[in-house]
Amino acid sequence: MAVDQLSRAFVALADPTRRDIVARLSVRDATVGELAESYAISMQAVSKHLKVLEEAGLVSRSRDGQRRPCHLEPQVFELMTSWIERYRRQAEERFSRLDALLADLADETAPTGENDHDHDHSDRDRDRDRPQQSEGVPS
Amino acid sequence: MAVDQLSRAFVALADPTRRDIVARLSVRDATVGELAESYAISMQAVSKHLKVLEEAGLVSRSRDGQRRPCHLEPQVFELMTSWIERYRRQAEERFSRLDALLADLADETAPTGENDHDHDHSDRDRDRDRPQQSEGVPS
DNA sequence: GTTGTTCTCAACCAATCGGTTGAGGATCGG
DNA sequence: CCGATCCTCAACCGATTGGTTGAGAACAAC
Repeated sequence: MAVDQLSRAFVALADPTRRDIVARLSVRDATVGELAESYAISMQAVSKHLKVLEEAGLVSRSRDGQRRPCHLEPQVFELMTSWIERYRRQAEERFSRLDALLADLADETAPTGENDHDHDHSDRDRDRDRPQQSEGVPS
Repeated sequence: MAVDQLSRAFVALADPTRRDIVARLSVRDATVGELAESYAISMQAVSKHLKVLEEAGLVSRSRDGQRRPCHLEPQVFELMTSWIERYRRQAEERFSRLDALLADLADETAPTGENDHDHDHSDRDRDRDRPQQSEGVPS
């Protein structure tokens, strides 16, 4: 319960059935029963899956009589892509500029006076979930 | 082990420690020991996390003496965003054109002859992991 | 009302997960 | 060679996960 939204979202999409439900809901809203027909599992199991998706903020449910139509919510998807893209971009940057590595090597063998390989640790911003020494170990 | 890459990737990023490792590796490559210093868990635990990230294809490891420097691999990140973005886009489309819903309602009350609410099921492309009746239920 | 449909809750189960400790492989540096 | 360092493997543990079945809440329809 003390788990952040990003974790919940990734957990939710880690299951193939749940991803498939997302795929279906992207086409049209659907009720629990409608969804359950497509899978070889019980409706209760589908209901559980939907609960996971809902608590992750990926899906919302309204009321229509005794039906509970499910609807896809785009916002958290955006949150996920922005997280992923941030680090993908950085990784690709570092990849394309491996000349920097060369420069670092040169620096190591012939220090030109300005050793700039101790500053890069700055924009880490790991304070989102921070499984650190001090507070990590949730157990 | 019969689990697809997308599942492995989402599972890998579902853990806060693993996401933090990704954040760190996006700045610079690091060895297991270096990473382990930052967390309140044993090096063995960090090693396990790295194994998960590696098997998801998010991280690769090279050799340098007895060190195992870890490196971020952008490709699978791209795979993830393209999956997410696909459905986010579709959800947002449906959101912005809820006039279609209105049309569907009108169709229901006054069928104009062409009932076009049975065709949209076409671009589902659920054949990626397909937890279906026939083959679902992996257990 | 009663009956039927849709869905959720609760208890249970096997399997997996994130962590631990202990042992040991591989490599560097004397 | 020997010891130290870096890392992985193996066994174990408690908590969580994805599924089940059974009971029942909530509403529709008769």
